[in-house]
Amino acid sequence: MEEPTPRTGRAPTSVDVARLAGVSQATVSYVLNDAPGMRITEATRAKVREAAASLGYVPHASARTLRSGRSDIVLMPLPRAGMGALAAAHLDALGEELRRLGYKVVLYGDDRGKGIGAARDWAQWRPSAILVEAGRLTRAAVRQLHDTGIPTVVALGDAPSPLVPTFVFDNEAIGARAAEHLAERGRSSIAVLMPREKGLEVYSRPRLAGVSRVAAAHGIDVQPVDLGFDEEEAGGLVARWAADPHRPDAVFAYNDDYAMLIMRALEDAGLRVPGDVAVVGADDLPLAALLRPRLTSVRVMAGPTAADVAERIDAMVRDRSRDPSIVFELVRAEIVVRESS
Amino acid sequence: MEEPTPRTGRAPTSVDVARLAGVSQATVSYVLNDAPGMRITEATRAKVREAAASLGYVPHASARTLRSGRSDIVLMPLPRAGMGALAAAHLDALGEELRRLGYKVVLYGDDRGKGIGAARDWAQWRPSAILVEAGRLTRAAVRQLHDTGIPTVVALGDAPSPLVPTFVFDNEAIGARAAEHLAERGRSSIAVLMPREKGLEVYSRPRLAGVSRVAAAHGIDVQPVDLGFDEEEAGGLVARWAADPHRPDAVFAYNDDYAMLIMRALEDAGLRVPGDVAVVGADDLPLAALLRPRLTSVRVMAGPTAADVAERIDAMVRDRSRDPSIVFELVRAEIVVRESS
DNA sequence: TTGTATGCGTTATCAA
DNA sequence: TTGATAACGCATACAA
Repeated sequence: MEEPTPRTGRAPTSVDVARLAGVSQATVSYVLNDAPGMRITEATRAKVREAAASLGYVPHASARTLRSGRSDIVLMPLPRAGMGALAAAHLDALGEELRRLGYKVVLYGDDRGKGIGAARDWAQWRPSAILVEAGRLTRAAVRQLHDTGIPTVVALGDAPSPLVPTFVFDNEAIGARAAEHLAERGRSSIAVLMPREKGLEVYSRPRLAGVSRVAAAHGIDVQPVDLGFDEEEAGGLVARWAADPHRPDAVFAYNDDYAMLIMRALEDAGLRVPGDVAVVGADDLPLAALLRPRLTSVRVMAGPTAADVAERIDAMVRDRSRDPSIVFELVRAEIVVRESS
Repeated sequence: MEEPTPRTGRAPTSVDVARLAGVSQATVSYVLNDAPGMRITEATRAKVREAAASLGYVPHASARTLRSGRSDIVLMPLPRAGMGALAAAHLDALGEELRRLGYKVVLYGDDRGKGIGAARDWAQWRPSAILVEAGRLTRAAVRQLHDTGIPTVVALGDAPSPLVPTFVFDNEAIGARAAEHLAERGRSSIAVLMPREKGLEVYSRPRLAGVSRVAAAHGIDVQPVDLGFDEEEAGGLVARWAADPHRPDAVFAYNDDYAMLIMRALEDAGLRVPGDVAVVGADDLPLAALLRPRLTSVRVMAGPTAADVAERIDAMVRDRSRDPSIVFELVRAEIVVRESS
């Protein structure tokens, strides 16, 4: 089979298509974009489409953006790691919906910097919207983005941002649910595991805050404990507890992985779960039910559907609303009680 | 504090900067890009920089791309989910290195389609390079990309692609290592768990192939077993095994999560691990060592560093080499023996 | 040492 | 119903 058209070495443009189809370049643009209000014969349309296909013509996104003034990009400069499986699935679904609405979803791999430097980096794309962790947005960064004509900036965070509309992913509530549960069970001293892996503070700090808030209301003692994901270290920690008459009688383990680590250590040290120490995890991973005793966990449920969120973003882009008082709860946390607490 | 400059409502351009600095637009470009061979006084440079800063000027990436003919984008249309934690960390590191070399890393969220449709979708960005799963590249897709002037297309896959240079992530070897180990231990019948979650076949099929290849050489029986991540279902499977005199005496569990699932089921059914049934996982997750008995797992080690890989990509972009015979081993698999086999 | 002028590929306005 | 033509914002060869 012959190649339908010669390979030029450079990407074909709409001018090439026009030449091949025997029409003007403008006509090509009309046809391929289904420009409304244009009366173009079906014969011409067919010629153009055929020419485009045979040349393998693909419009140049940069040229289109430059001319039209809109990129239709939704930029999500989010780290790939560290966010739970559930959140990742959420974002995948959200991307799917945004695509359906005609946006181009770009998960921008950046240096995880914050403030004005990061903002400049993002602004060069002239995206229609940016979704970013609240912590990376400073006042100057937001100003930069708005001044660069980016209509919509949305923060993802634990609490409403004073700067821009926020989608709240309530980590504080996760800790709070755990503490409420432990308070109900009459526990009086909660150890809160704080993973040492970098990048997780964004999640662990608000979870701790949630525990502390609820515990304070119940007169319960709270002690944060730094911990790496390491069997030795967990063993050391638990050994100290075993020898300590004032040891905590409950652990909120940040997530289910750390819960597994600490439960194993407790077991090895001869401490009973939940008899001596109750354990609560978070994320309700499949493995939670596989542990023995089965792990009590704080499950994070999707609130609005991805389609709802996408629609919301679309609306904000359309009317360029940047009202910081707009807040959207993304999830709700609820406790799944099993045998470990 | 006053705003240093009025907000125009539209993004400032290099012309705006030039006007404010009292120089020509070209000079702005020279200064901000440190154009070589230009002799511009330090005073002028300072004026330009100051004007740019006060306006919050950010170059328009699309305009720059259009004019210069190069986007410096490395497009990675990779799914966020499904790839092990290790692979994700690898890719993060690779992105970091590419950024250091001046590329803009775009993790493009697409519809996970393949072939010519996906290729057109990617080509609109005119990236300098594309990294994509081998399975998504058809001959037509590669032709489309090359014809659109995209110099470098690299496949990620289990085996070298006949179409483009390939970075090999050897899942086949993972299965092979597991089977070799089980053969050495004298096992005669291996069940291979095949997760039913969609998107994982890309990894599970080559792993099965690796097991099969090695097993065949040793006269060992292999039976693939479809399994969802579900305690009930695993229980049913194991119950059948318990009643079956010809049950497998070994399981390769796809990964450590499934290994945990099956180990729990085996234990509940009164089958001994590894006495009755040996279990081998993969990925060597931290939890592998936390299980009892401790889980034997196939660990995937980084071969070349991220910097090596990035440099390799950079070189390919520079000399526009598209030789499919270029193959780069990304990882090597090795077995970590513990008590479960 | 700096400014002028041109064109990248596209969309969109206006004539024809 | 279609075709010239003018921007969009920037980089760069060339002129001054």
